[in-house]
Amino acid sequence: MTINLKTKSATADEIALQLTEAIHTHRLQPGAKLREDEVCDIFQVSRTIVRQSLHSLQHKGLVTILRNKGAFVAKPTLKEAREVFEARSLIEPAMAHAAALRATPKDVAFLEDHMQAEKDALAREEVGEALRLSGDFHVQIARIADHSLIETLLAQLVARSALIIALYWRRRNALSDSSSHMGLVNAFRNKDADGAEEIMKGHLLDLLMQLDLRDSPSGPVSLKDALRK
Amino acid sequence: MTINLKTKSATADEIALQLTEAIHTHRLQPGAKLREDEVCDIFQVSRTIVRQSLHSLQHKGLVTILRNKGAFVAKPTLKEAREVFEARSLIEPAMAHAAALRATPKDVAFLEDHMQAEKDALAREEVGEALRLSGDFHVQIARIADHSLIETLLAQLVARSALIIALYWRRRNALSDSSSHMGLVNAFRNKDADGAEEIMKGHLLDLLMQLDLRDSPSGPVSLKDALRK
DNA sequence: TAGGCGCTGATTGTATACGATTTGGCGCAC
DNA sequence: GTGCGCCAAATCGTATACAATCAGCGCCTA
Repeated sequence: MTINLKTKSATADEIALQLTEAIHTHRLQPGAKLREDEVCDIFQVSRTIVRQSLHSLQHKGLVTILRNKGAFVAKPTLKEAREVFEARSLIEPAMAHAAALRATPKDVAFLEDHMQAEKDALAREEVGEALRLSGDFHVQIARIADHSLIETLLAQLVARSALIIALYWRRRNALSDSSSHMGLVNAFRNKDADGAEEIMKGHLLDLLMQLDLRDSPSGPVSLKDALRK
Repeated sequence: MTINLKTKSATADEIALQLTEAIHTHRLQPGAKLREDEVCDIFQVSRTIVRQSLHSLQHKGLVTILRNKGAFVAKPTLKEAREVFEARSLIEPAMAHAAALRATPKDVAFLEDHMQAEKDALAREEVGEALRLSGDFHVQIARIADHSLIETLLAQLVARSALIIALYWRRRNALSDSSSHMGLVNAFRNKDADGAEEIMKGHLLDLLMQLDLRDSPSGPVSLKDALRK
């Protein structure tokens, strides 16, 4: 009599999510190859499912699929990188404005917890996880603004931003400057919509400023290792 | 000796494009079911390819796939509809600004031809085609602004706007008011970036204003007919 | 007759087999 | 020794077979 240990095989969405997290935390670097069979082995599913995941990630701009060549973690060009941050600069200040008007005390508390979690991750030297949380902070603002479409869109842009940071940022520790996020939370608490909008505008400008040519010496990373959290 | 008439079977992208056009021109109405086998028959490809197309359209927000139920042309809620136009309002004025600064005489001529084509389509009473061209006008502005990311994004939002128009607009003839588009082209010609931005802002506000509750008496349409241009 | 049950055809979901393309290496000629 | 070309292995692309699920309908029962 054996306990049935057969783990429910992962769905395409679950695989895409795990790959996204691995990209977001820099466990998977831009340009890394994603061989279908390898992903199959890791998640114990057929290639059909894996291909669904990879195509899904391609649509989100995180993966580039070259016909008959395979899937690779996307490597945004400098122009694409600028476009991502320009798009965010168009969208996010308005979200900050709307979020400030809608934020409940519960929302403010949630964001404070969120910032604390990021700080904790940094204290544990989990830089990748801190980076992921820092990006998610922006997505949460769109959620508080109650704008699902932009929340989804922003999640994609933020994920791509992680790729860009991996490729083009020199001083990554600048990320640990959490004053902008703190300022946003304060503005939310005071329902200072205009203030929140301005802070967000400046914050994104800061991020854009740090875009910086840098050759990417990213060594190849084992796919299996990258997924092993 | 027979001439090889074997038509190169369509690719997933081609099928997605044709479906998109059918949606854009209202030959396919919101809620219409897209049975896989039926699409297979029409394009003479295997379900593998058709499923790729449908998933691709799902990612673009044009199709909703219900597990074990099938794929349907998306039916945006009123909230989603508002969000689409709100997002466009955040993005497009900036594109108009940038396009005004970059537009060459060739670009201006292109847009004039584009508007003429729309007018011709209306004259031929091809309302759907005129609608598609009218939407594409906005995408072309992003192209002129040389912003690929937003060009892609906008193409999706414009396509979804066609769904919204099919569902929620009362006075569709209001679309034939081409004064805004004309004003934009003039502003481009004069490199009046601020003017272009203002016109675009007002134009999108106009569009948003026409969002209007209306029950959708859309009758079911044969998929094959909808694709027969 | 209304309601529930189960069967059956239709439709979608997944795995797998097979074909096409690429890549890397080996050998041969120069 | 170098370069070219060919072959084999690896990998991806597509079609198809099979499994799971759903919707409609008739039948049975209270």
